Formats: sequence, C-alpha cells, structure tokens
Amino acid sequence: MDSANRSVYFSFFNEIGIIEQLGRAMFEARLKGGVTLPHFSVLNHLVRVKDGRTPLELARAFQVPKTSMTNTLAGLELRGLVETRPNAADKRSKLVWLTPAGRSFRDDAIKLLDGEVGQLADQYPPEKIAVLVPALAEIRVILDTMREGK
Amino acid sequence: MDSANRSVYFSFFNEIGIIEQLGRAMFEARLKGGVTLPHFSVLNHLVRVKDGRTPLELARAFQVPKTSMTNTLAGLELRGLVETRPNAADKRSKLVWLTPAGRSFRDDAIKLLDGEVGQLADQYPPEKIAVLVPALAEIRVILDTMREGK
DNA sequence: ACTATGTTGTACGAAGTCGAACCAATAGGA
DNA sequence: TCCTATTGGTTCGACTTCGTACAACATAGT
Repeated sequence: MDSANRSVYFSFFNEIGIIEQLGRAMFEARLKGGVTLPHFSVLNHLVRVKDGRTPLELARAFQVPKTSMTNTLAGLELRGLVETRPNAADKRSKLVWLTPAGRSFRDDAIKLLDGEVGQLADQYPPEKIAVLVPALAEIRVILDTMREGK
Repeated sequence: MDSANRSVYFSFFNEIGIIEQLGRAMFEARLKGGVTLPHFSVLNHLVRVKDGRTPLELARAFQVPKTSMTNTLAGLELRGLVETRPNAADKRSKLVWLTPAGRSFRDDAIKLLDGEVGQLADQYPPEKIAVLVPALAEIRVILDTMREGK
C-alpha cells in the first residue's frame, strides 16, 4: 500500500480521537456533582441491561481492567447512586444494584443531554449519523477481532 | 426529537469511544520504549506538517490544553526525539524541532504500524475510510464550535 | 515611554487509569 | 480430606490529563 492510502487511516484515528475527547467533555459538562462519563456509562448500562451484576461482569462489558471498575464503582457508591450487596452464590464477589437516586440521576442526565444532542442534530441530522453508525460498528468489530491475535 | 432519533447519537458516541480505545491499544502495543500515542501523534505531526512549531501551536492542533502538551513534549525531549530552541521572533516562546532520532523513530513506527493498518485495510478498504473521514471532520468542527458557548 | 491587557510556557495538585502484588473464596483433583 | 490452581476484588504505586496560579514577555493605547 502506498503512503497516500495509508495516511487516510491515520487521519481516521485522529478524527476519532478528537471527537472522543470533545464528546466526553460535552457530556461531562452536563453531569452534576463530579459524575464522569464512566460513571454515567455504568449507570446507563445497569438501567438498560439489568442491575445485580458483579463488578467483573461490568469490567468485561466495558473492556476495562477490573481495577478501573473498582474505582468507578467506588465513586458511584460514594455518591449514593449504586449500592453493593454480598453475592450469596459466590462469597468472593458482590452484586451492584442501582439505588432510586441512581435511577433518577440517569433519567435526569438523559434529559439534560437532550439539549446538546438537539444542538448537534440541528447541524448534523440523524439520517446522516445513522449512515455512519453501521460503518463505525463494522470497523469496531474488525479491530476487536484483530485484538485477539488473529 | 423522539427517543429513536436521539439514541442514534448515543450509539455514535459509543462506537467512537470503543474505536478510540481499541485503536489506542493497537497503536501503543507497537510503540517501543514507553512512547505513547500522544507522543507518536506529535512526532507524526511534526514530520507531516513541518517542525519548528511552538508548543501552543501543537496544543491547538491536537485540541489539548497547553499543560498537557508541555508534558508530552517533556517526554519526547527526555527520549531525545525532539529538541527545543529559543524563538528569536518571540522570546516568551520556544520552537520544537525533530532530532534525527525522532525522525527515524517515527519512520520505524510507521513501518511497524503498517502491518496493523494493512490488516485493517484488508477488511475495510481505503476508499471506504476516505468517505468517513470528511464526515467525521465535519462533526468534529460542529462539536468544537459548540464547546463552551462559542 | 508608561501602563494595561493579553499571550506563552511552567509548576503544582487533584483526579482518573491500570499493572503488579495481594488476600479471600472457590473448584478440581489426588 | 487436603493440596493446588484459579478467580473476584482491593490496595498500592507509577503515570497521564488538565485546571489553577504564576512569571516572563509582547503589544496596543495613551
């Protein structure tokens, strides 16, 4: 492959990196009380999928080391957004449950983010985003399979 | 906007986040001597655009606070990959130049990454990536102008 | 020339990430 | 049963990011 073809991949990852950073900053600006994107992501996951998960399950779901998940969950528990209870089925582990405060925090956050999303949607409509998402998902799958030394 | 339209934007940022993480891990696995993606990005930028830039110009190019760029440049200078000289035109600032070691480190890294890029290119061709990049750049610009009430 | 204001880079500290080492509990033999 | 390997989770330490505060220098207006 020649250099011109190759460089387009570098540009791609460069844009991805900048959008990730700007998107994260935008999200976190709307989240009150020092709640970060990882915090919100976990809350959202617990609502959408189901709570009563172990920390390790969550770590795997987000492709993140378990030590990072320990830290994220500690932040959520400190803020009273989740609580942990012992796992009767395996006494080494524990289960993470949403509190009512955690559930409503997530719902409120979604409403607040709606403003930002609307502003973006005014300039880049959902139809055009909807074209991008499957392409990105395809690339994500390719990268993920490459990661497992194939 | 209804919930179905809104969720497309959440999916978008979700894919972006995962690709950023996988891409970063892939890149850094190939970079020797504790050189990180920010380090490489700056080296690459200095080669492609031109060296003799100020730290602040670099910080703006990567949408990163200048304190972060100070740290990244310190790492590069520590490894002998760049050197800084005083800026005669503005004595407050300094100019960042590639060393021969920096140039060859970047060239070697490109060769090492070529395998990964080629593997990705086999499954997702440059023509399709080339379509994505301008779309992402457009979104990046929109997000940038939305930031902190501009 | 003088003063006010803006800009460049750094030092420092708070917060987040993650690998290594560790402990407790479990599972799988022998 | 006992011994060993494995697994879930935390602690600790090194590292990165980035906001605040600051010093040095630059520039515009008077």
